[in-house]
Formats: sequence, C-alpha cells, structure tokens
Amino acid sequence: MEPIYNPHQLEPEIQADWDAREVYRVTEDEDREKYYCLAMLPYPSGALHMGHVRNYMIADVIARYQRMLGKNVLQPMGWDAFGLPAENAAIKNKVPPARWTYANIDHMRGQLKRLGYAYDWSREVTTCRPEYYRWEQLMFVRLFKKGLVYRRNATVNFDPVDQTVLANEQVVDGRGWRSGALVERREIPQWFLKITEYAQELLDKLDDLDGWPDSVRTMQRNWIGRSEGAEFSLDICDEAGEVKPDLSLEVYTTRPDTSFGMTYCVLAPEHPLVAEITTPDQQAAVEQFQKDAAAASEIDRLAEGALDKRGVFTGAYALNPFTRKPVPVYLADYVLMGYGTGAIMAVPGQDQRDWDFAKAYDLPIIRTVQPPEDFEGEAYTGDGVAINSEWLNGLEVEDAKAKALAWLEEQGLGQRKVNFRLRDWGVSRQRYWGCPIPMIRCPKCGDVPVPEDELPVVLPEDVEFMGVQSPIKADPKWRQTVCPECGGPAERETDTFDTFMESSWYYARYCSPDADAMLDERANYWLPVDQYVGGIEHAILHLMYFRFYHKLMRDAGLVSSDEPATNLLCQGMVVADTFYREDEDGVKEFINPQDIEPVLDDRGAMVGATLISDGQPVEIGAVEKMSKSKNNGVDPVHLVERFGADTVRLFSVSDSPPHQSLEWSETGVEGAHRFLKRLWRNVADHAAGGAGGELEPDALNEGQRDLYRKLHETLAKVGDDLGRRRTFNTAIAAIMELVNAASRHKGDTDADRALLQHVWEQVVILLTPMVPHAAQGLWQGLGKAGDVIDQSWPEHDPAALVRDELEIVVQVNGKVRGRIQAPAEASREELENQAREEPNVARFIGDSQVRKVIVVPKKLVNIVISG
RNA sequence: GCCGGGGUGGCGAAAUUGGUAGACGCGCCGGAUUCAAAAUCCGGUUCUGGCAACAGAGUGCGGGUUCAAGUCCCGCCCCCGGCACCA
Repeated sequence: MEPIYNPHQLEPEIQADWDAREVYRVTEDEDREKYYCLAMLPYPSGALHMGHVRNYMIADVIARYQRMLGKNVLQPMGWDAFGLPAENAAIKNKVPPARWTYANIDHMRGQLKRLGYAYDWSREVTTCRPEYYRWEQLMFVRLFKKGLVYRRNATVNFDPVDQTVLANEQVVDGRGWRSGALVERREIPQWFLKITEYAQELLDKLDDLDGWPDSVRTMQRNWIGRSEGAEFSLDICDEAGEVKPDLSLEVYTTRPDTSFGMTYCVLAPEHPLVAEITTPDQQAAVEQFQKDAAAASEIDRLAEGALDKRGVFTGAYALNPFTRKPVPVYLADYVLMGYGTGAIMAVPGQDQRDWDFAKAYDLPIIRTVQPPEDFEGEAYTGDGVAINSEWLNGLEVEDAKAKALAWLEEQGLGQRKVNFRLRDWGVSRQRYWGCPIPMIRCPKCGDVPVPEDELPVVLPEDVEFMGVQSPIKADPKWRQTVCPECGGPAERETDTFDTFMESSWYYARYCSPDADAMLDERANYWLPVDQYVGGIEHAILHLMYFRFYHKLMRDAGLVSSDEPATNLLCQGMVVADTFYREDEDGVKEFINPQDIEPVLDDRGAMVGATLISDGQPVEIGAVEKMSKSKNNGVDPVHLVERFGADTVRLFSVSDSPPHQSLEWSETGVEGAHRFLKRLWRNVADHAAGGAGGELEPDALNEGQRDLYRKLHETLAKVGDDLGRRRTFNTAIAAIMELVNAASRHKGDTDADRALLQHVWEQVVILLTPMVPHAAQGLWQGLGKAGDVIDQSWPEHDPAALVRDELEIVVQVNGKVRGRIQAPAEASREELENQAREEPNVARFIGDSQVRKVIVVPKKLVNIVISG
C-alpha cells in the first residue's frame, strides 16, 4: 500500500474501473427492495458550481448508504436542456443554441464523472432531444382530447423595438434587456393546462407527504389557497332601488355572515359588466390607476398598508338582497378579475381593504360583528357575535355564516362555493429553444392537434439564431402545413413549451429511458422516488407541476402511485464571504476571496482584509450565496485538481447539515484534506505492521475494550445520522472521533493488531458514502478484495456498548460540583451515598440541610440543599 | 401584514426524549521536529478572576414553570426565506 495519500493517481484509476465494469448500472429486480434516489437535474449552463457539487453529494451519500444496506439503488442523472440561457449565449457567441447546449452537456458530464457520483449513466436523459420530448407532445395531444388543455388570451411582455415577446427575466426595470425600450403588455392566445382540476387533490395529498419539509408543504398549501364561501347574485338598480331588468352582479365572499354590513360593491376593471354600466371616462380613470399601480416601485408595494385604494363610482347601484337596500357600485383595481367572480360585496366593518376604500371615499361603515370593548379605528376580522344583522343577531361567526348561506340557497340567490388561488398553468412560451407545441391552427376547423402518428414535431437545431425572432416563427415554411381534419391549408403553432414541462416527468423517464412509449412497466418498479433532493427555490412551481404531472400520468394509466416522491430534502445554499472596493461613484468592485489575505486579531478573529496583489485593505461585505455578481464563487474543478474529488466531497457535507447553508472555507477544505491524509497514513502504518489474527471480542483487555466500545458507539451513531437524521456533518464528526481514538490506541500485540484491523475496516466502510475513492484504496490496502461499496453496512452490537463503570455527574442545587465513577448497576442509595462523599460536593453541602435528592440512574445525582 | 425557519465561543457548528453547554472541524497560542520554512506531531483554547485547585458569569432580550431549561410556557427584539389587495 502507498504510504502517502495520493488522490490524483488513485481517483482516476478507480473511476476508470467503475466505468469499465459499470458498477453503478442497475436493472429491475423484483426480489430486491428498490430505492430510487434522485437529485434535481441541472440546466447545462456550462460548468458545475459548488451548489451543484453539494446538491449531488447529498444525494450520492444517501444513494451509496442505501446500496450498502442491500437495496437495489437507482441514481440517474440528466439534463434540463431547453431554456433561455442557450438563446442568450447564441446571440453572444453566434452559435446555435443546440450546439452550445450539447457542448456544455459533454463538458459537465465529464466534471460530474470526475467527482465520482454513483450514477447509472446508461439512463441519462437529455430533454431537448426529440426522443425525449416526443412523449411530452403525445401527452399534450391526449390531454387536449381529454379536455385538460385549452387556449385563451393571456398577457405577455412585448418589446416594441425588437418586436418580440420577453420572458420576465428579460425585463429589467420595465425595459427590454437588449433594446432598452419600455415594455408593453399585450394579450395573445396561449395554451393552458387545467391544473385547477387537480387543486383539491394537490391540496389533500400534502397531508400524506410527511417525508416532505413542512415549509414546502405550507408554501404549497398557501399557493393553492383554498377558501370556502358563498357566491350570490345582486340585482342592478338605480339610486331609489328600482331594479333594472337583465342586469345582475355575481359576488363571491367568504363572509356571508357580514352581508348586512355591505355598504357598496366593487367591480374589477376587466369585469364584463363594466361595459354596460360605466362611461368611457370612468374606465379611462381606472386604467390610469392600474398604470400607476404597475409603475409603483417595489418599495411602495412593500410599504405598510400596501397601495392606496383608488376607484370611481359607476353611477349604478346594486340591491343588497339581505337589507333590500341599494348600495353604490364602484370600479377599482383592488379587486382582481382572476379570482372569484371579479366582483365583491364590500363590508368595510369587517374587511380592512374595504375599510381603507370606504375611508378614502367617505362610504358608510356598519359593524356586523361585535368587536372587543376598546376596539376601534379599523376593520374587525375576529370572532364575535353578529350585530346590526336582523335575523343573524346574536349568532357566532360560524353559525351566522351557515344560516346566511342557507338563506341564500333557499331564496335561490346563490350557493356554497369553494375557490382556489391556484391558476391554470400557462405553458406557451414565445421562444425558439423549447419543445414545439404540437398544435395546428386551421381557419376552418380551429385548433387541431398534430396527429399522433406524425409526432414528434421536431425543432430544427441547425438554425441561424439572431435573437430577435424565433427561427421557427421567422420561417414561413416551417409554419406551413395542412389541417389534419379538412386537408386545407393551416399553420403550426410556433410557440414552445415552458421548460417546466420537461422537468415535470424526467424522473419517470429515467426508469425506462429507452421505452418506445412515454413510460413502460419499469416505471412502476422504481416509482415513487424514495428520496428527492433539490433546492428550496423549487418549493412551489417545479414541485407543484411535478406532482400534477404525476397525477396526469396516473390518470393516463402510466403510473400506479399518486405522488411522485415520498421524501424530499431541500439543501441549503453554498455561501461565502464577500470583499469589495468602492470607487468614487460608490460602485462596488467585488474581489474573489481567494485573492484576499485576512487580518486577524490576537484571538484569530477577522478584523480586516487586504488584497494580496497590492497589500492594500479591502472592505468586508456580507456572507452571501456564491455568485458571479458578488465574485465570491470557487471553482470546484480547481479544488478537485488541488485536493482530489474526495476532499471536495467530504468538505461539502461535513461543515453543516444538508438543509442548512454551507459556509465556504478554504481552511475547512484543507482540514478535510488533512483528515484524509492522516487516515491514509494511519491505515498504511497499520497495514505495514500486519493484520494480526482473529479478533476475539470476549478476550479484550480494558484499553482494547474501550476502543471496541467506541467503534460500536460510532456504528450506532453513524447509521442513525445517515439513515434517519440525515445529518452527515455529525456522522463525519463521529467517524473522526473514532479515527482519533484508533490512532491513539496503545499496544502492538497480536490482539491489538486484530482489533485495529477490524476498526480500520469498519472506518473505511463507514466513510464509503462520503469518500468512495479513498475508501476503495484503503480497502485494498487493508488486504481486502472486491468493491467496498458492495460491503454490507455494519450493525452495532448492543452488548459492546455496555460499560461496567460510568461517570456520574453530581450537582448541588442544579450546578455541577463533581463527578464520580460508579458501577453501572449501582442502586439509587449507593449513588447518593457516593455522591455525598465526593469532596467538592461535601464542601458545598457543608452544614446545610439536604431537602431532596434526585437520582437519574446512569446520568446524574442532584442534591438540593436549603439556603 | 400573514406564513415558515433561525439567533449558542474568534469562526462553521454539536447537544436526538428537560439531565455534564460548546462534540467534531477551522482559526489562534505554546511546544517538538527542522539550518530554516512548509508539512507533520504533541499540548492549550467560552469569558472573568486565580500559579493551581477552584469560583463567578454564560446559549438574542425580559419574565415564568421545574430539583434541573439552549431545549417547555408567556411577552418582546433581530436575521433569513416564502407569499402579498385572492374578498
């Protein structure tokens, strides 16, 4: 065995061997328990960053650990390859997006391999390939036929100079990112998936996802935003209450109990009734309010009380069916057309927004719930009994709601109604680098899906891409087609799918990557995913679409489970110090931490920093997520070149638990490297001295038994930390303790050698999930054959944990005053007596009277004295 | 404003069920080795006082429960993340 740890030689050798023998390739095996471990697939941006490294490392530790538990583990990898950055790069570098993307994938695949992740590369999926997206197109066509797809107008950002639609990221301060022109809002027809049909199930199933973080479940619940209330109808009338035939107004409220307090109604500016009852002047005024609101800065929006409420009186009135009195109808932009009916009954006494509006326009306020004694000055939204409400008076809110609702139903005016905030998923993007939407527009037949046997609609990859206009929109030939129904001339849809479409089902495709269908029966062997690992930034959109799409596939008979993933782990960010210098204009120039020398005080605290190249001081900024703009990133490839992959792997999970952010530390990486070097040297020294004979646990002397016990304590802790708690940092700390104990072990008899051989073997097995290359090298060095990754995970022996003698803490009045050594099976009396005799304890007791003695067996004795 | 997560040494953190606060690592200090340095090894390191034994203080702040509180309860402050006129 090499006496010195040399990862630069070791790691490529071991990786080549893994590749050659396809050590991480798996096949379905009904006789073995499966485990599907998945990290969110990357966008091929060009190079791996530390965030990727840590994310994949977390999944890799779990995957390798589960494999060592004997499970059939699938861990795949692929590329979320469509998307805007490829278009941006294409403009900048004059390269077609496809070529840029494929080159990046090749580069990043090499980087991933160099880090030694246990991927089954035979299942690699690339979402921009027709072999992948054709199934997505087929699914879309079938959903269209099922009525789960529809087209309607929706607003987009339009750049009037470049004559193109912009993604939200391309709008900077209201202007187009390239042209600088003020962006316009335009209504254009777009495709939608009816996710709202699944809103109730998406909400209900969250309760069963107890392997998901509460934060994610809460965010999804809020996003779905279910509310229960009443929808009812009001007659439009004049000031005197004279009803106008044929005109009525539907409103939605969650508080039908407060209806007697309705003193006005509000329509959203886009409400259809607006055309009937308002003048163009009034509409123009409200449009101006909307523009003002849209132009209001972020700071105004965040300010307390949100935006000022503004509106206009339409001149029309509505009859409150509860009081039979007319109330004025206003037009205001604080009511949204997209939610409920786009119209509300306003009850300023019980709703703060209505209160603000009523105050601004001097409208009457009637309280219909009795507020507490000294309550005044705002809407009361709490519980209480109904007042000023005729036949509801005296009822508690919930009872009053039920009675008001029952009355509305009796009168035939309205009914119970559940509303969701969740909106249908708009999947159209007016971009080139995406999956073509397989639809045809026929002037005679309307929207017709591309016939299934003509799929896929292939996106041309060899294109001239100027960035102003999508090549498939610019090319009339690509667009031209015939209607599959009438055979007449028709046009293809030139929009492409939102890239969330591809990332909504890739996890299932990995199960049967070569299937001549979207999925085949292998999907049901692997699914659902047992452990999904990814960033919290996907808590809402991706993870909602992912769950939705799984249900679509279930209802299409493709999968049998209800949810795509049973456990979810959201990893923290990788953060680092920032350093900068400010020029005269206050513009900050950020300096990479690698070019900085810290200035430390006597205690080692950083009190300043200088730039190494000029020795002059720089400003210390906040600790922030690694990013280009803050210039605080480190390149994982450079680190691998310096220290080897295992050091980078080890550090990326050793300093904080996976869900917490990891603070990057150059010296921390060096510490991880030092540990591996020390371990290697210790094992090499041991191996050079010989393995010893057979380990006989029953014949160990005291010092040997201490080490043996430490081993089993560590086995118990590491298994629990990796398996149940997922706190890799504490698992690593425990292994380091064991390594320290083993390297300090005194004794060189045959029994010592046998014990150490056993301990080092176990250490190597425990470290395999984190540092698989070093572990394999050490395994061979210890004279063992085969792959250490195929060793079964060691279980601890409870008998080995037993101690004859324990240290017991002795407290006086709750403060530690001494420690005693006592037999493990000592009685309470024995412990108490021994505790009282401890000299320092005896000193504290002195002449005081002992009022009480608490004995916690095997832990502590607390003696309570008076005075 | 609402929802979620946090606040512990010089730093990253640990303390899993109310029972020794600070494991492990970094940094710093001292020593060994070396012509010297790097690397490596050994020792120390929450703060204050003390040569030491030890004592006092200490987990954002103020209260409380308990023999015992980082952990439980009440009231605040601050930081991070999400949502934000959804009736």
